[in-house]
Amino acid sequence: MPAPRDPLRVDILPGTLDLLILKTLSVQPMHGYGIAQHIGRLSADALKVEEGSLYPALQRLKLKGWLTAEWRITPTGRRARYYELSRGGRRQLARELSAFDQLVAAVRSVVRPA
Amino acid sequence: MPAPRDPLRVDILPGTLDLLILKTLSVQPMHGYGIAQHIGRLSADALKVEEGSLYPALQRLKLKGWLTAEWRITPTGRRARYYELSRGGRRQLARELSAFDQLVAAVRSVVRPA
DNA sequence: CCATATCCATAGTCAATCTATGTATAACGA
DNA sequence: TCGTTATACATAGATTGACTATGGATATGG
Repeated sequence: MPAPRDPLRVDILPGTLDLLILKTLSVQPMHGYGIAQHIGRLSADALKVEEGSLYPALQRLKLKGWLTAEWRITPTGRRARYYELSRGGRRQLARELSAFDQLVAAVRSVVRPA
Repeated sequence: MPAPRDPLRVDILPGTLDLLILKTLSVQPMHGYGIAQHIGRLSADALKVEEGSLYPALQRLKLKGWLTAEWRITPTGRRARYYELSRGGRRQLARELSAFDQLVAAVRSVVRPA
């Protein structure tokens, strides 16, 4: 049987995946695999984006009009789906970033009161 | 029909409810309603703990052995269920607090890179 | 007497994330 | 040449967490 899962061992902070993706794409258009790599690298592997979370999230964001997608060829000659932040996506990124900061500040005010 | 829910308008940062409860009970034993008030007050009403989230969470935490419960009478003469942090709950609080800080730092390293 | 605040709790729903699985190709080492 | 690893996309299914909605009960203040 599989070992029981440590309830603390989460891959990402729930509710922040969209923010992480939008921010990553604000650097430059990227394909899914590259987005996951970028997030892992910048966070020193503290954050691991699972494929089963990533691709559905990309669909969601695309449906909301926050990013566009097109098939391209990578520098290494592979076919990959490149995602690009839309104008609305940029606004959404700003909103989510600000909301995240406020929520973190709120949690801190409870768990680390002055 | 009900207005569509703004995806940003969350009541709490998902995944932090247990932490908020454990921290609140580390101050002193408290009943459910008091816990919700405490979290709301300390966060200047930025965090709102819904009853439908709170009471199931208290059951969960009790099941894990992180807190104990007993019926008592409040100072105003009401009957209420008081929750008290156990020794294991105190350890769990420390773990969750540290995990939360690490996750927030990781997210920040992506969304606000140096 | 009626509204509001205090208190508990559950049922049902929804959304987000995870696990597991499938496909396919390229590169590399044994 | 063959197996493994890395690159790349995607979905199905399960699980979990948090929400809405609802129910009850008692106290207080207008």
